[in-house]
Amino acid sequence: MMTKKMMVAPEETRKGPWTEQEDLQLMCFVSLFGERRWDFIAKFSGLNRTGKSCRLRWVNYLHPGLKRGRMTPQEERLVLELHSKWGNRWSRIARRLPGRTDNEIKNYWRTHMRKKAQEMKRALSPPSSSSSPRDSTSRFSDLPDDHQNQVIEGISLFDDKGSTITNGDLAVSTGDQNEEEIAKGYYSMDQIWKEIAFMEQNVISSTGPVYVGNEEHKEEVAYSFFSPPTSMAPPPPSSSSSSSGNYVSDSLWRMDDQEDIKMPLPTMGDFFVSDYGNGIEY
DNA sequence: AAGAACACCAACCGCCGTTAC
DNA sequence: GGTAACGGCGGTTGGTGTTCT
Repeated sequence: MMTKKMMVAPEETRKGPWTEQEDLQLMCFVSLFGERRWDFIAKFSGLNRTGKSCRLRWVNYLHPGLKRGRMTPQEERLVLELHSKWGNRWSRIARRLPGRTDNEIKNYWRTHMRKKAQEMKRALSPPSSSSSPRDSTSRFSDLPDDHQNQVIEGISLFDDKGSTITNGDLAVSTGDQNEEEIAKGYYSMDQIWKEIAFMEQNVISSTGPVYVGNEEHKEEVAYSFFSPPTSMAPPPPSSSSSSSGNYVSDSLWRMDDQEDIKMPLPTMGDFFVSDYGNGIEY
């Protein structure tokens, strides 16, 4: 039997970068038919693209509500907070950052956490060791990617596969394997967290508390990356896009579940004042 | 000036959940 | 209830621009 997973796209289906013409065509058809029925749009528009490809292009690039440019410090902080809470639930995190896509946040996370991990490696690595022919940097970079994710990017309290380290099992997550790593000279996540907390406390004049090794520390440590949140009040009741000319689709940044609603977070009004100011929907 | 390394980001892939039939 | 189609999500890759050596 032919299952959907065995099915392949027709050979003539276009791949790769989108042309301006294709963008225009897609925008036109989305405006006509809405952000649904992507397969239909793909076929009907004459674009030799899959529905998935069309959707992705729209969501990640063409959507009028998208923000461009670097993440603001507030956004960075929010990403950090939310990632510490939800792990690699990028789309969910993205809903908390109007104008940002899951792809963008994912990319940001990978890039910046890697950078952070590298900075940390440098900070943590002893000046030089005569006992070892290689420095700590090469130790890390010699690890396979997956392994690096666990050892380095685990600073998020999640491995890069998205496994959440839940209540009290930080030590379990770092587990046997990490003991082995430590024995080999790798750093445990616990150590990494301690070092990050220490560095952040020294480098950034943070007043946030830093705890390591229990459930509380997940968020507390997250705050310690940057200055602590100044406001944890619920969003202002009037933060609506209705008065704005900006078009922000409900489907992209709506709240998706009760947990979202319950979660206390800094007001988004704090974040998007200038370039996205009025286009916020909750 | 040239090559290497790094950073960024768009796009694809595979899996999974939901929906329609 | 079973199956196929579709849409969404997270992981990964590859191209390109920028910075470093």
